[in-house]
Amino acid sequence: MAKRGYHHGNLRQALIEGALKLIEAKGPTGFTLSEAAKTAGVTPAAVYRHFAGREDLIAEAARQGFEMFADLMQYAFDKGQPSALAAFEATGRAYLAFARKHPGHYIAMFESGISVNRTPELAAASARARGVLEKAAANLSEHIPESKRPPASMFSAHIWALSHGVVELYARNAGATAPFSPEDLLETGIGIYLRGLGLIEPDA
Amino acid sequence: MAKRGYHHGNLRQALIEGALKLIEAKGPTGFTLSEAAKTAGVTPAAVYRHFAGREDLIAEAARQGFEMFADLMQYAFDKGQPSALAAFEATGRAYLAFARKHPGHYIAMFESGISVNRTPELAAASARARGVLEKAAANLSEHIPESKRPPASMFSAHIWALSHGVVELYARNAGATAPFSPEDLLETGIGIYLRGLGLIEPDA
DNA sequence: TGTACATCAGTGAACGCGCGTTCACTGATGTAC
DNA sequence: TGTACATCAGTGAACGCGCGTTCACTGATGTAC
Repeated sequence: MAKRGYHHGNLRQALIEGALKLIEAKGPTGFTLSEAAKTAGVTPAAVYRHFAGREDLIAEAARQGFEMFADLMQYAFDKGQPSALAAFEATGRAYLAFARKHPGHYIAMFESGISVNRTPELAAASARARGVLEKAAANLSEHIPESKRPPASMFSAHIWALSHGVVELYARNAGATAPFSPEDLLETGIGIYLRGLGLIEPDA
Repeated sequence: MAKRGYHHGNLRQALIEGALKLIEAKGPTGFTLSEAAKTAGVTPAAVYRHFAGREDLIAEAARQGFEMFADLMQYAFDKGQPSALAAFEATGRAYLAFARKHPGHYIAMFESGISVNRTPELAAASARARGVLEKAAANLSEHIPESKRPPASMFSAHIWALSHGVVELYARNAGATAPFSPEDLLETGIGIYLRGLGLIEPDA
């Protein structure tokens, strides 16, 4: 058993987890503070002992999401070392895996309408995640002749955009109309992109 | 002056346009039927003369969005002919232009949580848009040796995902943290991708 | 160990609000003669 | 052209609902002596 606080014990985290479940189940709109409180077996008013209000609760859920996200991608990146290419591809796969495994966090982070600058903590977590991706891109781009090397931040923005687009269009509402799995789509897309940068053999 | 109906005249369309403005201004969550009615200078109850309810109003806005979207992309595609490459690139640019020019429609189409299968009309409009993109991809892929040619639907899914990702991450909240314009980001991304397919000279 | 006290997490009732939706109605518009 | 009638788009009042938030409180937990 985890350590308990005075009464409920870890109500703060229980509220966040309840909120995540609700967001996951009903979308960013479906989340209400009252229902999250109910999920945690507590009166709506109790929420105000731990959060300034509804938005703050979502912001904290998003922050935790960004922390996990950055950790996961950092880990994937490290694991792919010393090959810059392998490290980069692993990071891309980690992206999709995260969106699949933690849909509530993903929605809170990217679809809830929360500004990343709402709190300093959220901004920092988001910046860290961005940093990991950019570092992976910067590493990889050293293999490209300097004259035709795109800026690492552009490079990572391309991959981030492609990944996010695949998640939003093809990984929601399982298998709506796509004949390919999101994983295949992302992997082939990244492969073609990297080939375009001359990082993979043209006829590999 | 446009033709007027009995009382208000074109209340139906006025409601849709009011809804679009609200969605544009306050996000998909910020839209309420009552406020849309107010915008059109009408009682909330009047809405029910024209729509089954709130969701139906959004669905119709999304449908009109898909129609415009498909038209625009079809037009861009035709204009780029007979060069398959030019046609394809124009279609990509049209995507971003649409998202920029009609944010309300874009949000209703992709971010409102409305299922594309909510009404047959909406599903048809969405399918038509998808068809235009796939046709462009199919045309272009004839220039790739058959053995290494990816399926056209995968091809167009990559480009759609990249475009959507750029819109969602970098074209909202004008210039949050990106050092590049969404247009540049999308254009360079598509360029690198097409190079990866061997459709552009490696050192062009 | 036992008692008195302080802390503070969670309660429960209440609030004002705007929502989506319903209903019987009204009165401007269009039509038949 | 003028009158009587039918249509039906929009009204206005009402509804039940769940929301986020506030407040004085209570009572379990932890602490000092």
